[in-house]
Amino acid sequence: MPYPAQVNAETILDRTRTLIADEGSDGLSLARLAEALGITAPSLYRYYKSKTELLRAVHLTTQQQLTQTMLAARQDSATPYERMLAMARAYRAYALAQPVLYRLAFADVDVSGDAEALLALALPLQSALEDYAGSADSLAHLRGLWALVHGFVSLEIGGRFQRGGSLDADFERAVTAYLRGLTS
Amino acid sequence: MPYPAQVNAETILDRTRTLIADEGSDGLSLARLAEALGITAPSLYRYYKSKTELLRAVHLTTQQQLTQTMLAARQDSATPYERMLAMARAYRAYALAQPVLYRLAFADVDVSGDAEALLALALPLQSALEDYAGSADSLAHLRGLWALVHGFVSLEIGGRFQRGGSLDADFERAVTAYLRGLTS
DNA sequence: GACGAAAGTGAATATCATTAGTCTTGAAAG
DNA sequence: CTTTCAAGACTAATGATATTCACTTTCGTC
Repeated sequence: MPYPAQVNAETILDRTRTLIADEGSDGLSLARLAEALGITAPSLYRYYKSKTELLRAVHLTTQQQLTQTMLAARQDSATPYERMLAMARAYRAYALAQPVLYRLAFADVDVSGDAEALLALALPLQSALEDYAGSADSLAHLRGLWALVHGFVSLEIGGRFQRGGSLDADFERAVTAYLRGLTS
Repeated sequence: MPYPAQVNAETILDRTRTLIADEGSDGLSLARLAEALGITAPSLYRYYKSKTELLRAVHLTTQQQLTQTMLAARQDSATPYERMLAMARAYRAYALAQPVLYRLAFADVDVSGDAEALLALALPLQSALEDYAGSADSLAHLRGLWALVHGFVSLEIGGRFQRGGSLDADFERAVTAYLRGLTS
């Protein structure tokens, strides 16, 4: 059956993502991934030169989807403030919808972030921040907001907020408090 | 030589921590850990019933050290504001001093946070926040501050702040902005 | 001086990522 | 219609891994 390829880099990537999302990050073995694709493990190396490189592609896709989600969310926002809030909410919503993939994309050690994808993720937020609080120090403002949002969903996903209450409300409060603090 | 134990739970834990801190999180294999201790891998199972449980102990120790560092830092602070700032700085300083251990303690999937240790970590911060911004909503305030600090060091350690500038200054700015926002 | 439990070992298993070599397919060339 | 050939896949093997099991060694206690 070989010559008409049974598989390609994209189908492998997709299957990897669903496997990781479903069975957790450790659940991914090349043997099981290959089996799910109807091939054997060594065949994967024709498309990705190592498991690390495959995971790199997975994380890159996660970052891109996250960016797209944020961009889509800011469309129908009038003020810069509303735009930032909408993007922050979308960021969190995506992370909560894909907790394993999000966590891995930002926690994996051997895969440092792709510079270009990080920029694409950051620039929309930074732009809205400039409209809101001026362009001076906008990189610092961005880092603070990003840290707040990432930290919140990261702790939330990791089960570190164990004392009840509405995390939705607390997230809202934290983001608005930070934004308020930028202009006072 | 056996009967006078060559090793105990604590020495294993210590060696594990230094090995992880030195050689990275993936570098830890039970065989190499055992070799560093002068024993063989199966012997480790007399003290920890699995690698996961050993790592759990490692992460617990990390959280406790982090807590101690914060507690020590708040001593010589006059105002609640200064106390919070001192603790936030100490938190970041510890995380930057032990990046691998910190990252693992909060990123590891199979080990959700120990409830008691998390409380011990959070309560000092929450207490200072109550003195600063009132006891109403202090849990929400705490979550925001913790998210901001954890998110910042997490992104910083992960190499996600790639665009230069002073991260020290940006951290300071972010924390103070958030604290300002809580009271306005 | 024998006993027994604690501490450690060696050998074995199953799983994993990865490599090397080999077979199979089917499109293109003659 | 046959030959060629390279892409795509497979089998087999390697070394590392966590973990289990049965065995041996040690030394305090009766």
